[in-house]
Amino acid sequence: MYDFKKIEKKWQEYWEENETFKTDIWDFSKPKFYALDMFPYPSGVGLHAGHPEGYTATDIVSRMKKMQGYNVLHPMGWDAFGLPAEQYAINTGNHPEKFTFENVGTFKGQLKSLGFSYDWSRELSTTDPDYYKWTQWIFKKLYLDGYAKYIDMPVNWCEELGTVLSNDEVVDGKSERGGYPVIRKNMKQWVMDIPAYAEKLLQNLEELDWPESTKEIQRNWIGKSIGALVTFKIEGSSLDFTVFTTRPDTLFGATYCVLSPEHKIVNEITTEECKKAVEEYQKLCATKSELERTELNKEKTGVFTGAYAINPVNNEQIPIWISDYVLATYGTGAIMAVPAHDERDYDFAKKFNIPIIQVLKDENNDIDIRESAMTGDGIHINSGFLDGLNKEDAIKKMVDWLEEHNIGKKQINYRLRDWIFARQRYWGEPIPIVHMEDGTMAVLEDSELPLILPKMEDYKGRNGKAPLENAEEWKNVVMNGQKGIRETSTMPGSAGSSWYFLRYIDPKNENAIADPELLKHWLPVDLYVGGPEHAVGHLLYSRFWNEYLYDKGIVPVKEPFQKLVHQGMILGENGIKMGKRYPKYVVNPSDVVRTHGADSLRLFEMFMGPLGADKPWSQTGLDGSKKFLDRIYRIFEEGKVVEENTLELEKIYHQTVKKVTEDYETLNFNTAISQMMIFINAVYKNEKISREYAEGFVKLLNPVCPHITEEIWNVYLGYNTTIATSSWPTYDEAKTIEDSYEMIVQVNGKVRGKLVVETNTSKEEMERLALEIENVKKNIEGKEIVKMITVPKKLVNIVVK
RNA sequence: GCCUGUGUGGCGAAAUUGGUAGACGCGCACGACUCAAAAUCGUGUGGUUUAUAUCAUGUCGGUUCGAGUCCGACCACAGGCACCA
Repeated sequence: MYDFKKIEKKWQEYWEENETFKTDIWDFSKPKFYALDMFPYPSGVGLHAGHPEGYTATDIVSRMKKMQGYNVLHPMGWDAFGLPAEQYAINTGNHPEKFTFENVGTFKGQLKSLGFSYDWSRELSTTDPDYYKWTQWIFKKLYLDGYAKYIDMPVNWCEELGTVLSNDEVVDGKSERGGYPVIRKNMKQWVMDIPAYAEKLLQNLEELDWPESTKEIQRNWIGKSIGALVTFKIEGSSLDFTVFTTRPDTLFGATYCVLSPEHKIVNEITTEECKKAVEEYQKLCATKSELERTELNKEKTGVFTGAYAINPVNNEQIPIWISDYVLATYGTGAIMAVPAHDERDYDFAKKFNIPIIQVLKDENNDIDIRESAMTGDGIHINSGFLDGLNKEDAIKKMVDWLEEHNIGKKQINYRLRDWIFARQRYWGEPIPIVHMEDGTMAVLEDSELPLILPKMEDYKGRNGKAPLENAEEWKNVVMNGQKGIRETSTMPGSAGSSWYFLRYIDPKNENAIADPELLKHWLPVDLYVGGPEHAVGHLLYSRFWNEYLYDKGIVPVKEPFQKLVHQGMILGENGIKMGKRYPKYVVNPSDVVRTHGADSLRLFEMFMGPLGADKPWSQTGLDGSKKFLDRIYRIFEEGKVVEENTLELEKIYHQTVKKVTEDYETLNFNTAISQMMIFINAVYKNEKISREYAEGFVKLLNPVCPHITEEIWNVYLGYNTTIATSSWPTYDEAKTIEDSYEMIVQVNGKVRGKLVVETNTSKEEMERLALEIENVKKNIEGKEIVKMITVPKKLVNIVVK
C-alpha cells in the first residue's frame, strides 16, 4: 500500500541528512540554472494554497535541470520586514521580532513538508543584520550618488498606520494593507529617484521574456509621453509660467490656461476681486483626500484668478483658472487648455462658458464640436502657419517654431513618481543617516554598518511620531565632535526584496554583496515565478536597483530576471478567491499534506490547469491525483515490472519522454501529467512493463512527485542512491512516430470517411483509397470533382460541385 | 473611458504552421470482483436522432476546399490604469 506519510517523512529526512540539494556554487564545470521563487513574507496564518503552486513549478524545472546535468541554484528565504508583520504583531499583542521568528519556523516546516529541493544552507532573511547591512550599504551608495534624496513633498499619509505609503501601497485612496483612509500631506521625506531610470527601465523591457501583460503594466506605470514645454507671459506683468503639452499643434485653439491650485505663481497673479474665491478653493483642495478627489472627478470644478495669459502664437489674451483637474505633481503643474480637442478641457469650458475654437477639421464629419471634443487626427484649420497640415507634421513644425522663438522646446515626461523610501514605523531597516546639529546630514561609514535596529519593548509610535524617536540612547549620537540625531524612519518593505536574488548567490559574504566572480557566473536568474500582483512594486524596484548596481559595475547584468512567469490564483471550490469571506472554502496546504500527501498536492496543483490561469480548487480532483499515485504504486507492488526488454510499450514510452520533457521546459505541466496518465493507462492495458521503461517513467514523474518516486527507485528498482542525481531519460525521435494513422476523408470539408493507412502512404494512394470509401462515393455521386486537397499524414478533402 | 487578457461538455481543461473539436482528469451510468459495501479493474459518456444524419468552441458577419485557430464588428468576465495635459 502507498503509505505516503511514512514515505514522505523518510525521504525528506534523507535529503536533509545527505544534503542532496546543496549547490556547489563554485562548480563552474556544468552549465548553471538559477530558479527563483518570490520569497514569502512570513505571515501569521502560514502557507496558503497558492504558495505550493508557484513553488512546485520552479521545483519541477530545478529537479529536471539537475538530472539533465545542470548546476542548479534554487534557494528560499524570508521577506520578513515591513508593515504587515508589524501590524499583525500589534493586533495580536506580540513583538514583531518574536512573531517573525516564530512564523519563519512555521513556514520553513511547511515548505519542508512539501519536499521542495531548496538549498537551505543559503536561507536568508531581510531582517537579519548580516543581510540588511548590505541593504543599508546599497542605500548609502544611492545616497552618495544623489538617487536617495531627503525632500519636502506631498505624500500619502495614513493616520491609522501612522506612516507614509508609496503609490503602489495605496488602492482607491485607501491603504493596501488594512484599507485605512489615506490623505495627502506635505512632509520631509526620503525618496528614491526612480524617474531618473525611467527611460532605461522602459527600454530594457523589450528584451525580457516576460508576460506581455506585465510588461504593458510597467510601460503604463512608467507612462512616457512626448510633448513640448510652452511658456506663457502674463498680461500686465513680468511673470510667466510654463505648461507641458503633448499637443503643441493645437496652440491656436488654446482659449484658457489652468494652474494646479498648489502652483507657486497663483498667489502672485490673483487679482483683488478674485482673491477670496481662489483662497477658498485652494483650502478645499488641500483637505481633500485622494479618495475624495477621484470621487469628485465627474464634475469639473475651478475658479478664475482674474489674470490673463498671452497666447504666444497669436497674442490673444486668455484667462487663467485654477482647478484640481490639473495635478501639481505632473508636468509643470500647469496646462494650456484646448477645449475643442481635449475631453477634460471641453467639459470645463462648457461648464464655465469659455470659448471653444476648432483648429482641426474632422475629415469624416462624424464629430460636431458643439456636441463633443474631437481628439483624433485631422487637417489643421484656423491655425495660421499650420493650416493644411496633419497632427504629426503640425507638431513637428510647431516645436521648431517654439524653439526658434525661444518660447518652448521639445520635452519628454514620465508618469513614474519618486519611490517614497521611508516609513515612520519600527519594523524595518534603519536608514544609516545622522541629522547633524548644524543642519547637515552625515552618512555612516561602511565599517559602522549594519546599523542595528534597537530592541524596543514599546515599538508603537505615538502622536504620529516614528517609534525610533523614543529610542533616546540609540538616536542621539556624537560624530566628529558634533551632536546629531539618527534618522528615525525606517526603510519600506520593498527595500530588502529589491536585491535578495543577488545575496542567495553568496549569502555569507562579509566583504561584499556577493563575490563578483560568482555574480558573473550565476546571473541572471533563469526562471522567476511569482504572483502578478508585484508587477509595478517589487518587479520595478528590483529592476531599478539592479540597473543602478549594473551602472556602478557591481552587478554584471542589466536585467536580473530573464524569464518571468506568473502563477494564477487558486480559487475556492466555489470559484471565488479564498479568504475570510468564505472560510469554509479555504484550503490549507498542511491539511492536504496530512490527508493526501505532499506528492498528491503537488501533482494536483500542477494538473488543475495552466500555471498562469486562476483555477478553482476541487476536492474530488485532489482525490483523483491521489488515485493516480496509488495506481502507479500498485504497478510496482504487484510486480508488473519485468526484467527483459519488450517492445510493447516502445512507441508510447518514447512519446511520453518527449512530451513530458518538452512540457516541463515550457512549463505546461498539466499536459505533461496527462501524458503520464496516458502512459500508465497503457501499462495497465499491457499488464506489464519492462524495467527500462519503468525506470524512465519514474524519473519523468520525479520532479512533480519526488517522494513516491524516490521510494520506488529505492525499494522496487533497487537503487541505493537518490533518483535526484540520476540522469534524465532520453528519447529516440524515430521511435515516437506512429507507423499508421487514421486518414480523414472529407467531402467539401465535411468528414465522410476514416481509414487507417500506413504512415508513408503516398498522396496518390491516399486519394485512390479515399475515393473507394462507400460513404464517400455516396456523397460525390452525380457531382463533378473540382479538386482534391491532400495533406499527407492528415486528410484528403474532395471538393465537388 | 483607455490598455491587456480570457470566453470550448455537467465541471477542471486539451487541440503543431488553419486540417477528425472535446486528449487527460473529475463527475455520472453500466459491468466484473464481493454475501454486501468501499476500494480496485473494465466499458460508455457534447446535444438532438434508432442507425444514418445533423447541430455545436460567447454573438453576428467575412476570408478559405476547410476556422476554436485568421480578419471585422459587438457582448460578457477578469486584471491594470484612471482628470498624467
